[in-house]
Amino acid sequence: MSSARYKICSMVTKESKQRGRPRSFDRATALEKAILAFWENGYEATSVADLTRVMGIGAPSLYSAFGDKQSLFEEVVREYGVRYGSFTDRALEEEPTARAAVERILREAAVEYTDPAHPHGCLVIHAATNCTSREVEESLRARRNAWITVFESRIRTDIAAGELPADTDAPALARHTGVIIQGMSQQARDGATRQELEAVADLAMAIWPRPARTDAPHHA
Amino acid sequence: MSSARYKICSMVTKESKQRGRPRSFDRATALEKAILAFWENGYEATSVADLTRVMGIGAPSLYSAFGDKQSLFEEVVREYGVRYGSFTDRALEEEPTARAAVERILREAAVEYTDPAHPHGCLVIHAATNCTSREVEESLRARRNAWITVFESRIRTDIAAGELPADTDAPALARHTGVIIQGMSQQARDGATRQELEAVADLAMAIWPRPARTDAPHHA
DNA sequence: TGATTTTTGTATCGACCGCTAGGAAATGCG
DNA sequence: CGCATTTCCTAGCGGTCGATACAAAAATCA
Repeated sequence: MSSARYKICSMVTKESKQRGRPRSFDRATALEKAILAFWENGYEATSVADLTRVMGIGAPSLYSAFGDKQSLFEEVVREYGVRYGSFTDRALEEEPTARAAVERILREAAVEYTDPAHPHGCLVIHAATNCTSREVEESLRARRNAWITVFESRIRTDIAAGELPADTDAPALARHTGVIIQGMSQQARDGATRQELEAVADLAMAIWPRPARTDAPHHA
Repeated sequence: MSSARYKICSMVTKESKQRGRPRSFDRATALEKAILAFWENGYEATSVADLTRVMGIGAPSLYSAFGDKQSLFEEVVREYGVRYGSFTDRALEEEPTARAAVERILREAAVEYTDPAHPHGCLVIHAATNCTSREVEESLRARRNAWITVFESRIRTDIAAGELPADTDAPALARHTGVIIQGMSQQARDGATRQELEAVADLAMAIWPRPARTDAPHHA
């Protein structure tokens, strides 16, 4: 409690000199190790003993620096989103149409979810299924459902702009996108290769309707 | 050990009269309760104490009748396949084409996965993710991957019969089907309704190629 | 240097995990 | 009725879970 308050204070005021014994480990590095552990094995199957081992610190150091296991996991999820899950946000921001954004998301997911440099699949999709802690399970569920909502609103924008036919079923198309992403993630965990998932992504994009108007600026 | 051997003997020889104290619970009913518990919470998150509570029996009775937790789970998975997962096999047997079979599977999955009479989603897909026991995790993974193989061979059969174009990408189409099923299952767990999943199923079927020949008997 | 502050390692804590020993209870057999 | 057999209930096993008390260690401040 008090240590956390001090930490926030030091972060805000940017004191370069602390009073007591300096920390013997790099917090960001330890957090990254925790990300990989939770990503690989999920929230419950990763014990505090597992965490202290892979993070290279003792249990008291872990609790002092990150709070309890659940708050560490919450920070892991946030940092995972920044380091590994931001490709969806980037695609939605940078691509001109919902279709182009989803196509890019699916193709990048095929690469990300099978990257040998880290555990396969998506942490948000898999790390808190079958969880004794309903709170943790629900927090990731909320993130997944938020995806669907974002997809749907992006599709609606394109419908309004004439980029998609007026009779496009936005909720169904958005949910279909979520289904593909989550299914691809599990397939990646089950051993599917990048090429296999890319083929699925290509197939899945075939359901997207053609643009309603031919003068759309991005389809010259 | 010895009790298990006796049990097999009695099952084989169909002795109607046992020597000792009769069992005070119905084994099939207790197994059904275990199915629901594992289905709802997964393998690891369902403790033996949870099982004894919902099955209404003591721990020694559980171990005597079903062996240890893992062997109970294996029996649960088998029985689940018979009672709740056989709609895929039926569709593959009864429908004349791969396309018709998959369409039926997806539509029935939308109903099954959201049935309020039991936990949502598919036990095989969710009950052993993030599992400390690699053996249990791997056994369900093998079942999931077996689906893909079955789909692929069924699609190849249709290609050979001219029911699907010769250039149909059977592996991709099979994997896409698996992705849809597994994604639908997670969406069901995340709260998607039957109607929403049916809309996704309809959308997903749009990628299937038209038959290569027009004299196919089932497309009159 | 001595006082203060923070982190560190050790050594646990109570709770729960899967699992089982041991004896009482309930049946068929003689 | 004994007697053998099987199941049931109580209690508890060793182990691991998440989390912490405590004091030595390592830094700054006066």
